[in-house]
Amino acid sequence: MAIPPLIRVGTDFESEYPGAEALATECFANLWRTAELLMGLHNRDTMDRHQLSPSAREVLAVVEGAGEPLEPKVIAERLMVTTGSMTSLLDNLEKRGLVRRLPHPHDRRRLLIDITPEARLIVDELLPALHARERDVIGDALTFTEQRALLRYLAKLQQAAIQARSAPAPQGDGRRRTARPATAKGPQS
Amino acid sequence: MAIPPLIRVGTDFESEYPGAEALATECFANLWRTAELLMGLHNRDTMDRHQLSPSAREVLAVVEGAGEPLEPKVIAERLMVTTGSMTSLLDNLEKRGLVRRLPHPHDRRRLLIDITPEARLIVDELLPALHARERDVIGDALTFTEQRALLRYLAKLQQAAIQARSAPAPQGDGRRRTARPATAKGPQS
DNA sequence: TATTGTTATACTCTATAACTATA
DNA sequence: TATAGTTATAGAGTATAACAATA
Repeated sequence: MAIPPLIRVGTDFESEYPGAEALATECFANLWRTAELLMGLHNRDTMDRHQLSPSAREVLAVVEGAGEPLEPKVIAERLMVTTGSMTSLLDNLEKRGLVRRLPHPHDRRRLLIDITPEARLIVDELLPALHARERDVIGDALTFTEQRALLRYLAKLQQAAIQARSAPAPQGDGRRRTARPATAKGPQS
Repeated sequence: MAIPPLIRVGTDFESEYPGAEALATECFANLWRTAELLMGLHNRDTMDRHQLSPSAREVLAVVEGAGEPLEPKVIAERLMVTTGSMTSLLDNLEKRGLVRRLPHPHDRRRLLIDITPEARLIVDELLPALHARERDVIGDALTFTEQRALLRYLAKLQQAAIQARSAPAPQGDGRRRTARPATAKGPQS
C-alpha cells in the first residue's frame, strides 16, 4: 500500500522543535489525515453518484434535515460561509433544479429555500448510504467501547480548540535548531 | 458559546436510517469537526502571519522537511494533487520568491524545487509555533495516555478507510423512512 | 513509447465590497 | 439606520486534456 498506516515524525523531532512534543504532533497530523480519508469517501461517493460537490451536498442535507424551508442566511451560518458565497451555491443548485427560492411570508427582504422532489430523491438515496458507510468503516475499526472513548476525546479536543481560537497567537518559543535531515525517515518505535 | 461541544444526532436517527448507527455517525461527524477546528487554527495562523495558503505552506514544509530540493512530482504526491495543480502552486510560490526551479542534474525533463532563504525564515518561524500550538491544545485536552489511545484508534480508522477506498460503492441498504423532523413536529407518513 | 512538467481551460469554493430592496 | 440577499470582482485550489521536451 502506498499510504502508510500512520504518520510518524522523526525521532529527532523534539530536539528540532524545542517546546513541541512528537506525540501531540502525531495526534494532530493523524487526526487530520484520518478525517480527510473518511470525508474523502463521502465526497467521492457523492460526486460519483450524484455529481454533487461537498458544499452542495451540505446545503441539501441541512435543508432536508431541517424538515422545512430555511432562509439563506441560516444555511450560510450552518456551513460557516458568507451570504455572498451562499448566493452562489444556491444559484448552482437552483440551475440544477435542486432547490427553489420561495418568498418569505412576512418579510420581503428574505427568502425561504426549499429542496425540490428531485433533490429529495437524491438525499433519500444518498444519506442512508453514507451513514451505512460510516457504520461499516468505523465499526470495522473500533469496538463500541472504543468509539465511545474516541467521542470523549474528540469532545475534549473540540473544547480546547474552541478555546484556542479566541486565545492569542501561538508563541514561537522554540527556535528550530537544525535543518531536518532527509535521511531521518525510519521511525523506530 | 455559539458552537456546541459535540455534534449529536437525533434520538430517532437509527429508525430514520436503518442500517446506520448513531454512534458511528457521531464519531464521523465529530472527527471531521475536530480536525477542521484544529487545522483551522494552523491555517489562520499561517495566513495571518505570513499570508500563506494551506497548500502553499505544505509545499514549503515538505521541501524544507526533506532537507534537499525535491522534484515537483514528488511534492505533488505528498500533497496528493496532480502535476498540473503543482505547477500552479509553484508558479505562485516562485512569484513570491519563496521557491526556485532548479535544473535536474541528470534528467532534463525534471526539475528540482528548492526553497529560498526568505522561505526558510518563514518556515523556521512558523513551524515551531505551530508545533507548540499542537502541544498546548492537545496537551490541554488529553493526557499522554489518552493521546496514545487516540493514536491507536486513528491508525485503525485509517486502515479501515484505506481499505474502503478500493471497496465497492456503499450500499444504500436502508431506505430512509420519514423526513427528518426539524423540531419533533409531526412529519405525516 | 513513456515520463516530466507546462499550458489551456474550466469549475468550485470562497471572500469582500458595493448595491438594492425592504424593514 | 439596519438587515437580507444579490452582483461584481477577485483569487486560490483543483482537475482534465493536449502538448513539448526529453528519456
